[in-house]
Amino acid sequence: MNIYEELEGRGLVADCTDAEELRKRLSTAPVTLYCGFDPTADSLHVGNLVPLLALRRFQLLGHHPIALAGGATGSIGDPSGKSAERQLLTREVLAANIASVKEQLRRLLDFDTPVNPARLLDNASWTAPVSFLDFLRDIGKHFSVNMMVQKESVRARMEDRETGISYTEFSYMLLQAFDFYHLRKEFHCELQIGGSDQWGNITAGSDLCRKKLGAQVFGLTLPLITNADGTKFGKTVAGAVWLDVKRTSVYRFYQFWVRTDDRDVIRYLQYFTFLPEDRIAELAASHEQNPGAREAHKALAKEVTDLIHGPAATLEAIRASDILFGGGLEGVSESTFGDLIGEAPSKEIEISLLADAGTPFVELLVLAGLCPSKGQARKDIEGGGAYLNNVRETNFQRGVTSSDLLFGRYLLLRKGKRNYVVLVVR
RNA sequence: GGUAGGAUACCCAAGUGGCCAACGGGGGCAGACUGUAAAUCUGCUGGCUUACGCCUUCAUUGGUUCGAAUCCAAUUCCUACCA
Repeated sequence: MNIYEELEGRGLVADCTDAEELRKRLSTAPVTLYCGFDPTADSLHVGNLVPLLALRRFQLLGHHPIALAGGATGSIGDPSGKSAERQLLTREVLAANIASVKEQLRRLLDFDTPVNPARLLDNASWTAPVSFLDFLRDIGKHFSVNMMVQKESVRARMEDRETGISYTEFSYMLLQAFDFYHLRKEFHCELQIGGSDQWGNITAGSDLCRKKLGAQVFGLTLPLITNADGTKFGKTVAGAVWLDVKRTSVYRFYQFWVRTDDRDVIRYLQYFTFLPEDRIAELAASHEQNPGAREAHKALAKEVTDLIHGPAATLEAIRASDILFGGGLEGVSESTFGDLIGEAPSKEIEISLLADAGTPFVELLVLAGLCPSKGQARKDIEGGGAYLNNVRETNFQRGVTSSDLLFGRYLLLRKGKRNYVVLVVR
């Protein structure tokens, strides 16, 4: 299958500099393409997933992907889609971020296949050596400020007189254009992909390639993922959903996908998984028929978690989810329950807390971090929203003692429908 | 630089001497209904208190007053119009 049709079929084409030509080009021979990721944090998050997976889709169909870690661009700050000037990252932070982001990129692309191995580059390697004067003379000369000012990313900030845009961020576009030019020249890279907010930067690059090299290159943008309820994709109250387990545990990651809005789930299967079209159609049908079973959600969660964290970790997350959401705790063996530890949120407590009259239930909820304050915990309990070992407990003074322990070691606290914490006695 | 107006809880926003921990909306949390979804309805949404209350809070600092988010002064920041 042609990669373009593949992307289009999944609804992954937002815009293209020349769809007809690109389609033709892609069907003749493999191309080299790139996508940049700026190391603004020490981990990528689910919002980066669409372009990242797109690179992989290209690779699977025989093309040559380049993942670009933006050591140079990341040090400047992309104004696209940002309503305010951003704090510059220090060199140390940036270096650390690049190192860990590289690791994450490495896991999703195949760098070892002999035919079309992926490459990982850092644009600092070719940007840093260029002097400011040379850059202005060689690159800057090809850009008209008049044009730059009209790009959406810049214009939005110029119109907002309060925040404005610094010269630094204004120049971002040139750096990214320089990347494309460099990659075309050195690696014969003919295509840049990116989120739809990258459109301006991408076209700046393709223009530069044409002007300086007389080369035709392509730009392709992927859609901005939107939630059906109008909220931002990939954000929870707790913040972004990260690919790094240290920031978002596998369990939470898995849960994030399981809780996808029904209206979004089929689209997300197309966006975020490699499941073939007919399999997705199957899932759509079964979802239609019996949405309560949430087959599509589970498939989505499993696929994406597999991809990011590997099958072993995924299985554990699924097992933990099954224990917590599968019905009562009856019949759950000690070893099965023990699987929850470290998977579902858990916390150690001192056994002395449970001696004698024990510790009031309210305090345990606060201790576990399920409630922000005792007052709130009390309201939650009185409102019937708190559970001890999956049994609703409405007496907030209720002392929790060692006789409540499951298997002599655990307490399962729950607030609401889906917030669990396992307490483990030391 | 001049003039006018503004700063209230997570966000928006009412309140212009006591009835204000502060209307309303959004968001969030919880409950009912369900399916770990959506929609709808209900409750909660500063902290402490086994609820009688107590403490902290309306940009900052001082003042007037029995009593201030509300009045006065200074300060900081913002907005609009004029230069």
